[in-house]
Amino acid sequence: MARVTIIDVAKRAGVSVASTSRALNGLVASAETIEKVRAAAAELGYAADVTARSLKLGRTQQLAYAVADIGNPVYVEMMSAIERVVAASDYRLVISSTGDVQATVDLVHSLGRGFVDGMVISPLRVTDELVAAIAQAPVPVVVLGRVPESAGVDTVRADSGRGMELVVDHLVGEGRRRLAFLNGPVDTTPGRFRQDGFRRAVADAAGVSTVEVGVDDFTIAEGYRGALELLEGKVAGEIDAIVAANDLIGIGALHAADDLGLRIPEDIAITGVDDTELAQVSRPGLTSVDLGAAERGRVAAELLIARLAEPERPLHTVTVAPSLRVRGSSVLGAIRSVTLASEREASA
Amino acid sequence: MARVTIIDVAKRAGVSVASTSRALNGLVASAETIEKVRAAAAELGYAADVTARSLKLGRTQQLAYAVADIGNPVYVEMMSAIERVVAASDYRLVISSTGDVQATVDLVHSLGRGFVDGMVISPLRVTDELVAAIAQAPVPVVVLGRVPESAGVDTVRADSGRGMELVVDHLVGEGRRRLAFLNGPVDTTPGRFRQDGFRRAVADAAGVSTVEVGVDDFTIAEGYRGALELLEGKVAGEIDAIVAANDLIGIGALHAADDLGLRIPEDIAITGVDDTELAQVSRPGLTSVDLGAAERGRVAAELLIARLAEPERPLHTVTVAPSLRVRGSSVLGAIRSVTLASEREASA
DNA sequence: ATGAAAGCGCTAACAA
DNA sequence: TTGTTAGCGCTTTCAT
Repeated sequence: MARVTIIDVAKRAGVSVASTSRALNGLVASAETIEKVRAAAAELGYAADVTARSLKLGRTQQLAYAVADIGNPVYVEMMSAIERVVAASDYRLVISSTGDVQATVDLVHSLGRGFVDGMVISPLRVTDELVAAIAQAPVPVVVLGRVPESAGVDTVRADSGRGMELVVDHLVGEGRRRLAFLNGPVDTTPGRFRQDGFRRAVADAAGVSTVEVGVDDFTIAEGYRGALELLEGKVAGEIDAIVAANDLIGIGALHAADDLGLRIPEDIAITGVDDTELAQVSRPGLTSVDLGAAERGRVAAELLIARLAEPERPLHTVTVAPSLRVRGSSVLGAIRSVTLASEREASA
Repeated sequence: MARVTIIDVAKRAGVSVASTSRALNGLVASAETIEKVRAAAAELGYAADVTARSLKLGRTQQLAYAVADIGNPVYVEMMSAIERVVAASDYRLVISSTGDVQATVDLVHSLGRGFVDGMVISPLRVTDELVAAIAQAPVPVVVLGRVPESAGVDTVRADSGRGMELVVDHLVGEGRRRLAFLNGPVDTTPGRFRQDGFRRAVADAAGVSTVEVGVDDFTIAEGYRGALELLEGKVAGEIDAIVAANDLIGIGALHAADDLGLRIPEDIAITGVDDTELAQVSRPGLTSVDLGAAERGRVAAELLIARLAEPERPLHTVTVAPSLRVRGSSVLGAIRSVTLASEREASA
């Protein structure tokens, strides 16, 4: 627990601190010096103080991923993708869980410089304050999601519009005509864009009636509650499909329908968004549109690292294409009893 | 993006850097100085460099939680609990995902000093090297799990023995006599202790025969694979219960059994460990033993903060008691169609 | 190849 | 109340 500094190592090795530093960092030094320093460092259990090193170097070799909702598997998926990219670079990744907007603002603004060399953020809500913080962030920021161009940062986004279109077209193609959109909070980025996408998609479909219900969170519990409201309320029996804004809500809806004795998909079809593992493993499997979370994470990390290498490179905005995974919650008999392994193959 | 230092702020405000620092940190300063400094800092968009601050202070005000397997919801649950405690303190929490043992060793050893003031680690595998690293960690470490006493650190552990006993007793009480234990890798801490627990528990039960199968990971896919092996292999038809080592494996087993046309729980009962949300939302619900993940996380964070406040306090080892949640995967009709909300009430 | 010394940005004595 | 200054541990010129 006692802190041993480079001075201790230098003394022990009988050389100067400069030589010690050089030996430790693989710079010019005689074999003899390197040997002595290595030995001394090992004996003392020396580990360089990353704070001092960062201060001197002006960089931390550390990147952050700020997640708003770590309880949602889709963010874990993104995180893993980011991590793979970062691990292959010379940076380390730290995860910062930022429940509310304020936490994200604080992170971007006050923690930027010195804490990390750059960060990827996937904010749930985008306030003016957040945009301002991003615009004057002391380190490069890559945003996973939508942010005004004035923020002036690299951005990776999903194509929610096309995604919702895929879902709606699929349901309509299966003969569904009365769709309920079960959304999360509409003041969030996903909530807003998925709603817009849904509306545009149904506007293009003839003879389709819709109803919309919003719940307070993108969670299973809220999805359950919202679906119950829908299925027991005045539209009960009048809808033949529930389009959930994400998989968590979709799973909740699945259970609500099941608990009410409705047959899925005969009585009601249910779909989700994100194609998380939850959608794959629910019974019936939840039809879901993959918005390319892993791909988005990967690209975001690459954009960040590229900008760190070349700060003045032009801004990039990458949009990742969605794809639909049809399962038993929307189509009778659809790969209902397929194994995880073969589902994976099928998606390749 | 241009870095503005405290010197810039001092110049702008027309006072010394010392006064600037004091004004910014709420120490003695005249109202007038505070006002000038505030204004200057705001105009320049100044944010203190945490690296320099940490170097000077000798601490980072930052804690780390090192997770081995962030894909497992139980660790997310622990993380949330840790975060709640940390958020209420003056520290910040950073998450570090450490896939393999080496990453954990590196984190504990070389990153300790300067990176964070202390860390909570939940290693999946405990090697001699890790124990050595923990023992000479430059900052306080709290281990979630089992570690030799020689590591000399505060520890929070689950009572796997009692947990497995609860599961086995329940199954035997329901008339099950031929139990299969579907374990994860036995070279991991959970793998080993849950196996030990299972063996001790069945040793106490009369007339019970057992079989054990180990899979390569604590994942749904591996659980599915292992269960298939079990249910299609030579013990097929000879077992009436699968005791999975965690919920992920249990969910995989649930689906494997379902895909083979077995009725759950009539033909086969299935149980998990950890009582994650997955167990609550699967159909049928997965009977699972809650090893107190949230509680363990909470206690670990509190132990760490307490040690930071009082470095010489005696070592603590806290064991959290398990409890069983019975669901439809092991008992016919058990709260099968209960809602999430009422399940929560029931667990209170 | 090596050592002396400057200095990264900040805070805390210490003096005034 | 304020300013001057030392110094946290490290890396990196600049001499030698």
